[in-house]
Amino acid sequence: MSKVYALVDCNSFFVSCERLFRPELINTPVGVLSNNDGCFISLSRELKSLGVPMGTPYFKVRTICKKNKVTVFSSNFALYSNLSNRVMKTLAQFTPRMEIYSIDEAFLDLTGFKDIHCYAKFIKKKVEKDTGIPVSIGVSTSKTLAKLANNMAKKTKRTNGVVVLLDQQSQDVALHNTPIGKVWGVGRALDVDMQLMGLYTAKDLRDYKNSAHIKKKYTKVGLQIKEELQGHERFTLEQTVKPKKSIMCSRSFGSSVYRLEDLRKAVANYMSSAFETLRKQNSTCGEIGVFIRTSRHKKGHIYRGSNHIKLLSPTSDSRKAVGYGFEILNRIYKKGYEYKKAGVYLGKLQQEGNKQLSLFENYDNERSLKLMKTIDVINHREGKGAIKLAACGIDNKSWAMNRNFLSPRYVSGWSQLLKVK
DNA sequence: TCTGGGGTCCTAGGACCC
DNA sequence: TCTGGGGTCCTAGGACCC
Repeated sequence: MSKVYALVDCNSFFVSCERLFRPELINTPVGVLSNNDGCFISLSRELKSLGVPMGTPYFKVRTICKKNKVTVFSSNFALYSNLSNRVMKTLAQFTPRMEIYSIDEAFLDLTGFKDIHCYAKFIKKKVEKDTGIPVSIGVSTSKTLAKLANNMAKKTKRTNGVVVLLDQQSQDVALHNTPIGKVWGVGRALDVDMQLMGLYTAKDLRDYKNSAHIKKKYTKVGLQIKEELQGHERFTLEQTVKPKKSIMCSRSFGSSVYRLEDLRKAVANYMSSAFETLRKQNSTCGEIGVFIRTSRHKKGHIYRGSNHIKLLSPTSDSRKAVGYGFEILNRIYKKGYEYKKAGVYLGKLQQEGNKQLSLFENYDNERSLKLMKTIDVINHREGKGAIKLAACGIDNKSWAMNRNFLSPRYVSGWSQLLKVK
C-alpha cells in the first residue's frame, strides 16, 4: 500500500508570529526583514500584493512601505523558534510518525487514516486554535506530491487551505497546472534546462519516458523527483533529528569594518556561538574555517579571504577554537579593505566518544569540558553572552548587526514578558 | 547610504596506490 | 618517443532547500 503524507506549512510564518502579539496587524501589510534589516524574508499576503517579492532589499521599497503603512519587523528568531515548537507539539498529537522539516514545516505520515480530507481540516483548525498560527496542508502519496499539494492549498483561496491529491485524476490536473520550476527540488538551473528539453510542467517530467536520460542529465536526485511525482516514495520520513555535519556562523556587519582587531572580535563571537551549537549536539569538530569579505554588491576593491585548519585532534573547546580562528584570520586579513562580512565554519564533526586518538596533540581535558558546559548552562539561563571569552570584546561593536525594528521578546526573557492587566 | 544565514547532497576530477 | 588499468579517497564546486 502506498504511503499518505501530509505537509503542514505555516502561512507567512514569521509575519504570523509577529501578528500573534499585535492582532491589529491582521489583514494589514506586514513584513519581516533578514538579519541586519537587509531583505524581506517573510511577507504577508497584503504586502505581496503591493508587488514586493520575497527577498527584496528593504531600502529599495522603503517609499512603497511608508506610503502603504507597511509594518516592518527585524527578525526575532528567539520568538519564532519558540512558537515553532508549539506548532510542532500540537502536530505531534495527530500521528506518531512525523518529521520536522524546517522551522515552519512538518511532514506527517497519515497512512491508514480514514477520511483524510476531513482529518486534515481538523488538524488545521486545531493548530490554529491552539497556537494562533495559520497553516496550509497538502496531502498525497509522496513528499514531493504533498509539497505540490501544499503549494496549491496556499495559492488557491477556495481550497480553504487544504488540498488532498490521492486519486489519479486530481493528480493529473494538479501536475498539469504546476510549472516545472515550482516542483520541489527543481531550482533555477534545472528549471531552465528542463524547459529546454520540453518539460514545462510537473506532468511533463512525471510522464517523460526515458528515465535513464533523466538520471544521466539530472543525477540520481533528478530521477528521484520524477519518481516521487509518480507517487512513489523516494524521500523517506526522517523522524530522528540527525546531528549536523557542519556548522556555520556568519553575519554581515552593521557598518563597515577595517581593522583586524574588530574582525577578531567578530570571529571570536561567531566562533563562540558556533561552538555552543556544537556542544549542544555533543559533537567535536576536526576542521575550523574562517572567511572575511568585502561587500557582495559594491564594485571595485573587492576581496574575499578564506582559509581553514585541520585539527590533529578534534575539539569542542571554544578557547582553543578562537585561537585557531585568529591564526587563520592573520593569514587572510589584508589591510585597506572595507569588510562587510565575516564567518566561521566547523567541519569534520564527530559525535563525542567516537574520536580516534592522535599521538600528536592533547584532547580537551575534563576540566576544560566542564568549564565549557558550565558556561553553556549559565548562558542558557541568563541569556546569550552572559558569560563570554575576553576575546569577544565588550565595547560598542562596529560590526554588530542592525536591528532597528525588533519586537520585544514576548515569550523568552523574563524582563520582557507580556504584562497581564 | 542601505542587498540574510545556515544547511544538505551529488559529481567530477585530482592525488595516490598497486 | 613510447607511457596500463583499476581502485579509493578527498575536495571543490554546483545545485538545491528553508
